[in-house]
Amino acid sequence: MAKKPSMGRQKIKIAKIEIKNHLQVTFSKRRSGIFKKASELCTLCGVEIAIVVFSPAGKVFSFGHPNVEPIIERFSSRNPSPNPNSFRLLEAHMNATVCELNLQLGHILNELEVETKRGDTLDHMIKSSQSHYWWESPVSKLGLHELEQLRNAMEELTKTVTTQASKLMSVVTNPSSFFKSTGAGVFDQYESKPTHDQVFLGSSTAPVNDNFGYCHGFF
Amino acid sequence: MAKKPSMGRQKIKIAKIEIKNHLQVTFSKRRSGIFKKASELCTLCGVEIAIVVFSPAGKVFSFGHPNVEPIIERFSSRNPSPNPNSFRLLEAHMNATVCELNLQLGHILNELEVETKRGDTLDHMIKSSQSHYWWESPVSKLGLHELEQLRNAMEELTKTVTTQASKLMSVVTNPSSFFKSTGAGVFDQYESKPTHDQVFLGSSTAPVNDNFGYCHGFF
DNA sequence: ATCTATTGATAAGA
DNA sequence: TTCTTATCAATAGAT
Repeated sequence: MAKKPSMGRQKIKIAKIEIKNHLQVTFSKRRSGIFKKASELCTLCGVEIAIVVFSPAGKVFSFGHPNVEPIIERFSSRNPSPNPNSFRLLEAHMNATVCELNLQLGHILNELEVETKRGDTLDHMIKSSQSHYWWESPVSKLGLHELEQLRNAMEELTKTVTTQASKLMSVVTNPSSFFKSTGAGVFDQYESKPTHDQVFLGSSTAPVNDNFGYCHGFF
Repeated sequence: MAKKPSMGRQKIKIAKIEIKNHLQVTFSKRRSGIFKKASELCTLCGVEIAIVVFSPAGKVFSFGHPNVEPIIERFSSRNPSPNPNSFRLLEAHMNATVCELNLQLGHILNELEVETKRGDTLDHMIKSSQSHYWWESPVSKLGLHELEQLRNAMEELTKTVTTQASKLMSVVTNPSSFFKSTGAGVFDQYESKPTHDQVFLGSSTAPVNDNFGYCHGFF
């Protein structure tokens, strides 16, 4: 039998499809196609993406990796025209604080290490004094000096840790306090990106393409 | 003329691209491709669509017809969320964490107070020993005991502070860690039954790399 | 939903 | 980044 070759794919004009049934089919197919491409983009490039589609019938379809909501929340938070979302700012401030905290933490841990070593010295003193009467132990003036140093170091440590602790407390319990203190908000920096992405848009229809590229403060 | 045949397009595996430069090119191309398809879908089917992409480099790109914001706003309000707002969840986690941190912080401060007192005792010992030869000072067995306690307490303090510090750091640097996802793309479909759209996701694609950057490199 | 002929997208390479 | 080319992948139209 002579097989009837299909017309195969035909070129179509990018214009509103008027035949409802046809439109529905095309919508279905192309929506799937876009979602598939989105998931491939995620896998290939390790990006996060959210897509929301309102069909003419009023249905909503969405795709998101890893999830729609957090992504669009993040997006909205960055473009807080009317109501600035404080959470985003908070995050930025916390991250800025992290740098400082890390430095101070390093200092504390350093001091602790020093103190631990002194503690070991002390330990040796104690051990050796255990095998003799203490007044017979070979503790010299140096021992006294060590003790003084230990005391001073501990006082220093106490002050540092206390200060640090209260700082941490204030960050954790009252984050808004950081909004007043340091006025330097280096995060959430926008970098306008006039892109050529609009090229294909300008051709037939005039959908708006707001394409923002900017520096994410976390990376 | 010997024509130079290019390899042309080659089939690729859908898995994370490791060569950074290559990844960047692919990201650019495919992002454009998706945006183009989205705009075609808009024109062909008269739908509204919003796409938000966070690149691994930390930039954000978006496409929307007619505009991104109204669409995602509509989406958000329409879905008071399957799980009540991610932000509330995050807030809850942070609050829970705050409680714990406060307790532990209190504990640390307590220990510090104890240590400070011990330090004072030590101080007195030293002072009194300064007016005599140390072996004539009224240091008793208790003094030795104090020293041992001091050393032990300090070791304990070191451990506690270190543990506490790393915990705090993980909370501060990566609050989003509360939203660990499965790593697979997710379709959220409302007012519509599940379709085979997910097939390409579940089928054969390589495991998705979930290591999408949050705050790496602070330490 | 499935099937193909075609168009459209894009991986490599320059 | 942009262009070319050879292929691969998406899909229009028909079943």
